[in-house]
Amino acid sequence: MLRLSRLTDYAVVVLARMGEEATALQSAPGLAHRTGLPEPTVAKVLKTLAQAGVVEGLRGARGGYRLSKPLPEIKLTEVIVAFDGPIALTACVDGGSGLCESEHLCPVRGRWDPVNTAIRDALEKISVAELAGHALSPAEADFRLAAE
Amino acid sequence: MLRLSRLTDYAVVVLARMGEEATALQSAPGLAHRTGLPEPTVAKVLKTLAQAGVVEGLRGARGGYRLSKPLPEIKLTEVIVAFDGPIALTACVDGGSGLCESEHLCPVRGRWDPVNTAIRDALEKISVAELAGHALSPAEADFRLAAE
DNA sequence: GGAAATGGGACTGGTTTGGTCCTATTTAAG
DNA sequence: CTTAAATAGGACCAAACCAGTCCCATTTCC
Repeated sequence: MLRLSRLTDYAVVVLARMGEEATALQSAPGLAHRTGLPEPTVAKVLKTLAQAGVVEGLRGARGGYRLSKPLPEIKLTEVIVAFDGPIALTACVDGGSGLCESEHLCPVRGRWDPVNTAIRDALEKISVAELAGHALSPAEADFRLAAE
Repeated sequence: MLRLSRLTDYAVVVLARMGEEATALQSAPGLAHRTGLPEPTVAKVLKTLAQAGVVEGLRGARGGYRLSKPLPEIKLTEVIVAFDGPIALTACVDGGSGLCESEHLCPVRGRWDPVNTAIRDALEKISVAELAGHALSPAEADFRLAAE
């Protein structure tokens, strides 16, 4: 279905929430509570985002996570790549050869590259802030907390 | 990995091969042999393509398939949609509501739409012919047959 | 030293997908 | 009129993939 992993979706939610107070240090449990997402999942998401350098993790008691750059500067591709791997339609990844067993049989080898770059370009222009949009309004936040 | 189904890949291969003789009626077994792909798989691919209206299937002995329009006019999106379903990143499909259990909890609901349209636009501009490219050259065809 | 947090994996249940096969239906040829 | 060859449409099963959970090591503040 050309779908990206659900974790990517969660990541955007979490990042949007972090963007409300970009400078503050926020803990995984805290973010879990405020987003309404299960705590272990949020923890996993943040760990991955930290590895990707999208957020910065500080250890120890009173530790937490912080955006490593403002929300509008975080490109959607960064998040997608972190969870779904390199953006490449089809199993034969990019120029990597040797993996495909029937390499010499495959007449379209490498031909997907223009498609991939087209998609990459399209996603490159979108920032996480654009996906967050009005979802950050306090009104919705209250609504969501009340629903618990 | 943001990958599309392998059948989509096969479909492009088969279509490229059909494009060589766009007017001729070609049988599934014949195409299987000429592409080097397993026959049942090719059959399945062609059935799906026929349902999508990309190819036209004629029944009976001496039946077969034929492109319903020239290769350059077949948009890549048509093929992708046929196998992978509507192009929509994320599980929450488009505007369809009611499916997501925590709908009222999800702060990014619907916000993926701009992303989806961006991708759709990018793919809309690419035809199957562009993916086929030079793969149709007789030289490669011979090479492939020789490898069997 | 203890509590609270991140960091990094390991493991597992459920879902999805590929690939195969079987059975109807259609149509040309003998 | 019978037979063969092809499409049409599903059913089915094994394998791969993913999400979600949990566990343990490490770090840091009180």
